[in-house]
Amino acid sequence: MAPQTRGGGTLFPEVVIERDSESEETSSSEEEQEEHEEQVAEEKDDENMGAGAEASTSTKKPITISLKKVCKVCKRPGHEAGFKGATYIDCPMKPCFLCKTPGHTTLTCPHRVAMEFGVVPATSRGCSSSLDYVFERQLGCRVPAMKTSFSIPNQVHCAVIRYHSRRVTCLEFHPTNNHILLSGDKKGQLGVWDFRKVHERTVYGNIHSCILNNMKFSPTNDGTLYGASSDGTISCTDLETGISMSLMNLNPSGWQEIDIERTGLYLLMFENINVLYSHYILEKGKFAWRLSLLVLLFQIGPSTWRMIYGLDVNFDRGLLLGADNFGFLYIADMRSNNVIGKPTLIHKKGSKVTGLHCHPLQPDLLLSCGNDHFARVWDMRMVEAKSSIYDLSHNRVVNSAYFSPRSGSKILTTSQDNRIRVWDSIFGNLDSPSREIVHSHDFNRHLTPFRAEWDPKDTSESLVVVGRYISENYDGIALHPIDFIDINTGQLIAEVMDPNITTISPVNKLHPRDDVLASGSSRSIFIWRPKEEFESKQPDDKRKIVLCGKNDNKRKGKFEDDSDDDFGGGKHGSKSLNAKKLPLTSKPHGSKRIY
DNA sequence: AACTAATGAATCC
DNA sequence: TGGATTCCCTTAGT
Repeated sequence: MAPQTRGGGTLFPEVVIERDSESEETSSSEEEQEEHEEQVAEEKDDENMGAGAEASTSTKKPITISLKKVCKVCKRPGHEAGFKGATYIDCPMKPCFLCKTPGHTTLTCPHRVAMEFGVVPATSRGCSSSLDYVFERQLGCRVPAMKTSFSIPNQVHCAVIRYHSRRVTCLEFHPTNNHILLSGDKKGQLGVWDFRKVHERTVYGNIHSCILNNMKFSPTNDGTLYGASSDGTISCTDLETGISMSLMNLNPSGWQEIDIERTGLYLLMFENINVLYSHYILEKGKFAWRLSLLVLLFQIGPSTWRMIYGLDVNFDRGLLLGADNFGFLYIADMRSNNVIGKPTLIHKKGSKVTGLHCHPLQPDLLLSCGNDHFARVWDMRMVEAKSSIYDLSHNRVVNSAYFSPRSGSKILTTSQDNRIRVWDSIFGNLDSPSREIVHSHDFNRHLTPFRAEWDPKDTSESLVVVGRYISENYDGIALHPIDFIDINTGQLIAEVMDPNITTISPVNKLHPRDDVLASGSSRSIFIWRPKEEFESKQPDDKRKIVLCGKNDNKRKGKFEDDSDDDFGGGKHGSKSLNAKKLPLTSKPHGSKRIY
């Protein structure tokens, strides 16, 4: 049959359809058929299948439509990245997702076997090769504790599933009341929870209008909590009443209002937007005006709005410190609540300061970290731009930097290059880290940034807790453990997980006095205790897991205190939701990857 | 079951 | 320097 073509049959570019010929799942007969088809070039008008020979003589460049299965990461055929069951198979074309060096994948990464600094082979684990160890781990499902000297909270004691309506961003234990946990979320809401009374849940929704980045208790008043938010304010909240005042506001013209200094610019842009949307305006009227305004707020606004991330209190000097997303440090006097002096540029201009920490013993020392890949040590007596005492260099953004809790002689940093670093000012110097521990805590825009934190109870200042990003296949379930690491050896002391928690837990806080771990995973909060303690003290008490939210009250969509966007302000006071008791084993938190 | 949205940093030019 | 583009193991929704 002669090919039916347009324009004489020679001008139109041919279309090559590539099909998958290497699928290992398909049977051999299917494979042959597909391979046969692969050879066939079709014309765009394709009424026929036999034009291959003729079309291949065309001088036009062929348009190739590939139906081959390709890797979703590198878009190349022959392999596929993604979950196979509960095990994630990496794209071999990319550097290792764990240690970021090319040539291998996470499955065979030496750091997956031994987290110690340098590539220490896994001989200490009784395996001859890393593959052996991975194999052992897949079968054995648990890594035995390396030491028994630490009491690790490894069993879920109680929890509220969907405590928050957005993901948890920070946690803080009450300084004197052992059973009160404070939690902040991406919406700016503040949770106050006595985890002895699992069913009672208090959430303050009117303090901040978006992300609560950090919390800090007043050193002089246990009932007062400071909060730093991306709405550009530092709040001071009375926990009993929920009444809050703003100590610092970097967006005095309002979170959702136009900056007066830039009114001209905005008006100009507003004009343009009006032109763009004039068609809409004519047709849809009011709706389009709202749309224009939304464009203004979300595209223009956030580039000028200031957000506060870092927060700490300098007790000796009576100062409250905050730092914003443009690299500036702000200082307020806690007695007068007045901002002192001018903002100081402490990180690269325009880059976010992700954290602040005051030295536990020396009031003159301040530690900061930021998106400019540095953690910096400052002398509070003389803080001005480029006057840092030490600059701790990292390869990527530094999520957090903390002085060790007792002596303050060590600094623990978490960087997005998948490394936890320890900088020792006594046994080393701050020019280079005394230890680097490869650990999976990558950046993911949908996750709260991971922050490795010291155990405040550990007098040796060696135990650190941090959530893990990559999953491990535990009995057919992909779980993301919470890791306990001994920073002196670099060894994994314990990995804590529960088959019912399939979501990642980036936010973790160890109790200042008790063997208790609080973790925030997605919108839920979990309280962990050591298994032995749990069994001896409360043999009859079942684990209390409470479910909140949509499924509970048959609500459609979101919480009743939800607004449609994350930037909208809550206008509600405290609330205590009725919650349903849920046996832990009935339903996992997070629903995927159970095979 | 198969989609989608939310949304932060790096990279490129 | 800034805008467009991309991105890898998300999660909870429709």
